[in-house]
Amino acid sequence: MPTETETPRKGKHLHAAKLLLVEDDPALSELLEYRFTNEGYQVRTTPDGDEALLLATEDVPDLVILDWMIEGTSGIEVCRRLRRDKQTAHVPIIMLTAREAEDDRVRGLDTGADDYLTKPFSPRELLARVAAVMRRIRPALAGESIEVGDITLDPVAHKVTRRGRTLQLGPTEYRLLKFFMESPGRVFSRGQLLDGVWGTESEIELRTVDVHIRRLRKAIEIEGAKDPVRTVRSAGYSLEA
Amino acid sequence: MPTETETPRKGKHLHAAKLLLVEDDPALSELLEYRFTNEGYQVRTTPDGDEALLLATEDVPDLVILDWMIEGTSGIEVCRRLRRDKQTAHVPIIMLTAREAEDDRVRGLDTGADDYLTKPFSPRELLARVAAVMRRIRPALAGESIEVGDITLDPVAHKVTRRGRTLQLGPTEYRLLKFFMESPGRVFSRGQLLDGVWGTESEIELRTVDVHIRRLRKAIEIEGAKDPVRTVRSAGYSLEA
DNA sequence: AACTATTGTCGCAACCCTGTAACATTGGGG
DNA sequence: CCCCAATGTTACAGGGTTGCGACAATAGTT
Repeated sequence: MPTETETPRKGKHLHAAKLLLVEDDPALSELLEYRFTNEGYQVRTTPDGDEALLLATEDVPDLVILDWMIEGTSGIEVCRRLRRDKQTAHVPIIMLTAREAEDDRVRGLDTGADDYLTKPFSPRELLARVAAVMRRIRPALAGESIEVGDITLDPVAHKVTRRGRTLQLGPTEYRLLKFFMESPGRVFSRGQLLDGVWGTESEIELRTVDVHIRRLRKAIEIEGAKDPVRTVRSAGYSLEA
Repeated sequence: MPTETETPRKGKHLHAAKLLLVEDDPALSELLEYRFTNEGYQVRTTPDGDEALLLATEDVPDLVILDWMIEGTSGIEVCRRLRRDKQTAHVPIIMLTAREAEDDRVRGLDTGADDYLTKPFSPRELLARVAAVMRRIRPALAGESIEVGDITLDPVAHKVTRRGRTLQLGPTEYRLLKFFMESPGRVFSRGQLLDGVWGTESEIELRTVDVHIRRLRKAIEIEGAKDPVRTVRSAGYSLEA
């Protein structure tokens, strides 16, 4: 039995929403991790506040689920520090508060939590809240299809259609288009596109973006439809509605 | 070739959904057992917490219905232990709590129950909740056959047909196809497929999925019909509607 | 025990994708 | 109208991903 090759499978879903779960009850955290993973989220879990901060800065999550009562740095402190760090300041936070802790709830929201859930809650309810936040923040991460102009992108089926016709695009073109569609109309510089689509650590020629823009344009080309990709001279590109 | 009679192994290959009902009120348990059996579920009943744990590990059920107030080990303890055991950690649990037992409800959900019902409840309501969980966990367990495109999968008869013709597929191909058919159109990464079809703790080479995809393709191949298995480069596979 | 079905891995070839360079074209300012 | 910078377009080599046949190990059957 070759039980060797340690294939990192958990983080393989590269473009799934990243959750950070800070919860020190093993039973609950395990259950939630299972449920969220099952829903297609990419979850990291820690029972410890300090470690949570580390994980959060190390790889910024899309959403933090934060228990009020945790070991190490307290929930409220974690919340504050997340808000203070520029990197994580904008990351939505859902707080899990103790039963009658009205004060906590208040302070939690004061501290910058986006939403809160009072224990006990049903996992289903938390799932729903998370989905709601995702829908608000970035629709594609919630598994909802995005629509910009006459183009529709279904992230779950990994499919793109334009006026009913299914388009055929390669991996990079797909990611590029999705990135554009998440912020319709917004102009991105080549550098921003490299960061957002290729990843922060890419050592790629800026001009390469041009080529992929070209490929994307060709891929979404349809008889009698205008090219929605706009070139903004000396600034970058954008996707028009 | 056709594996008709399967030895009771993990419960994943059985025909009907297996329920474990832990309830010490004879009248209620008898009623529920009758109703569920009538609905096609395979029910085992015990009034005792310890025995429930035994039964659960002995033959892992698909869903546990757990009364809060039972003899032997208490409901919450049963809940915890089920969660602790890797085998049963992910089995959904529906708790039945007494009316005024708010605290119980609290701890019950803390402990990882998926849902709860407050006594008194109508059997119909419980039926509905169970069905909902089943639909979420594994649609095929709800009993109805699934239909995607021209392929029909009957989980009860353990048979797959395409355009009237019966297909012959091996165990793994069957599970793979069923997994796909439960989420038509959705793209799964190789890792997700391994988790969903092979099980969470399998140490299997990612590329192995390719081979089984190929075997599945070959198995469902029919003259004049297009291959419904779509390859999504650098993302995974999906089953087209 | 012999046999068959099934399964997980490899290796190779085919194919797709990608980054880069090189050249063509465009646009705006003087 | 000319020039230069920015962008469009094409070609291509190299790398990565997938399809597919083969094979050994295992499990189940007769």
